[in-house]
Amino acid sequence: MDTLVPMSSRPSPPGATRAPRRDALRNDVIVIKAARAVFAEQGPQASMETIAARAGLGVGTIYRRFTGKDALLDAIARLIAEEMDEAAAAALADPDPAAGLERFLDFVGSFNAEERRYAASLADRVPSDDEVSTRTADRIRQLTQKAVEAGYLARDVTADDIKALIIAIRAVVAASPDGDDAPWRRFVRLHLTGLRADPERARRTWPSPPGRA
Amino acid sequence: MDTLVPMSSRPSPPGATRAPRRDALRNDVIVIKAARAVFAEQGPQASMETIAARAGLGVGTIYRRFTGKDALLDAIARLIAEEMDEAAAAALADPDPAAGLERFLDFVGSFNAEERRYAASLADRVPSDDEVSTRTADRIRQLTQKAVEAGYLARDVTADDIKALIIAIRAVVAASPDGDDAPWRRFVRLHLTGLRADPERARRTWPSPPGRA
DNA sequence: TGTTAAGGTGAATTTAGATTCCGTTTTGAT
DNA sequence: ATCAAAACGGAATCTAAATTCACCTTAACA
Repeated sequence: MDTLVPMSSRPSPPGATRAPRRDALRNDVIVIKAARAVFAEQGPQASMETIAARAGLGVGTIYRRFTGKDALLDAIARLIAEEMDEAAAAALADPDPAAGLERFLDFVGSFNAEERRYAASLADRVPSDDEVSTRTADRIRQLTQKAVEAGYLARDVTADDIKALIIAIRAVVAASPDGDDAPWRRFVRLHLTGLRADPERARRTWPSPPGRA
Repeated sequence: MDTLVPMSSRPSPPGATRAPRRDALRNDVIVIKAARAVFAEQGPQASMETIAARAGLGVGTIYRRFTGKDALLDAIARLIAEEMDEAAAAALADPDPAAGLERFLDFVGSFNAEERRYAASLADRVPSDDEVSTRTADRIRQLTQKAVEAGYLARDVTADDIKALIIAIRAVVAASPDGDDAPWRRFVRLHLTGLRADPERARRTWPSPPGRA
């Protein structure tokens, strides 16, 4: 039997490995992008069908790549954690600790503005003892420390205070009307005043705008 | 025909109205209490079966009284809005605006500690133009104004700032480990420092505790 | 260009819950 | 004590999504 099989149809050798298909790789990204978009506008309860439709793919395709909806959310959470970490790194690289910290908090606000509808459902998806989480936590710690040493933040302010602020920003963003960033910006400014080593000066340096909703 | 029917079985008169059954009234309360307890420990996705079991009733009973799960959540939301309003009223009654405000924020924190698992899902269930909402909003406005006039809060602080703080407290509470109130208390203290008319004094008056997680 | 397996599809199947429904139990009133 | 209305109970039903899978396409490789 074997000898009759033409050369060209000979099965590939046992350990042979074929390069992953171009489209498969592409879809990996397409799915996540579509999922983020859909979750952003419908919240985490958006259906897989909807996501598939948005991606221009069949539901089955999503399931080939991700165990299920849960895994999909996990993947997005990790991606976001990564972006967050990069922002922290960038902030840390700023020679001026005060500017770095402010820049970072600014990122947190703008960033969450996009994911506001489902940001909450992403919490806890990346375990706090995960590599990225640890890394980011450490960056925040350094960022805080530098800001304290530079005399920008009060002596007793710790990384936990900044973490709490990040959580708070997220909530304030989520509660504000869609494109309006004034509320959370003011919130950050006021809170930061409370964290400053020289709150009085903070108030003078950064007077509040008059009219707000 | 009619004359043969015994006196005792004569149907009650047309417009007759019977006193509502004792148990029905009682269950009304039992259901909500059970629902709050279950939602508190499992979050808003807890099943109706679970709630019914906790209440010691059949699911059908819940449906007799509430249109559905949604209506149940709405009822709880309204109840909570009411409690919140009472707290605001009490705070407003305090002769010392500063103490009143602090007392109110304290209530917000402690209160949300219980509902932390599903507090988020309650948002928007009571429309902001609803009677209670309006009333509470007005109380917060007065509370803020008094605190400003008393020289406790900075001139430009408005009711919106306090509302944002309330939202933030909710989030910080939700993110903290279960029975630990230190994180949100410190958060409130720090934010309040930023809102104070005399932040420097706030810092001196209210020194931060050393060791925290 | 042919062969093959990776990858894609989406209808069909499961599943978890919400909601309904009707026989049974209580309660208020005579 | 008796009756009918009002409530209850909880199995049966419905529903919306998630997930699977048998079959079809397409890209990689010779």
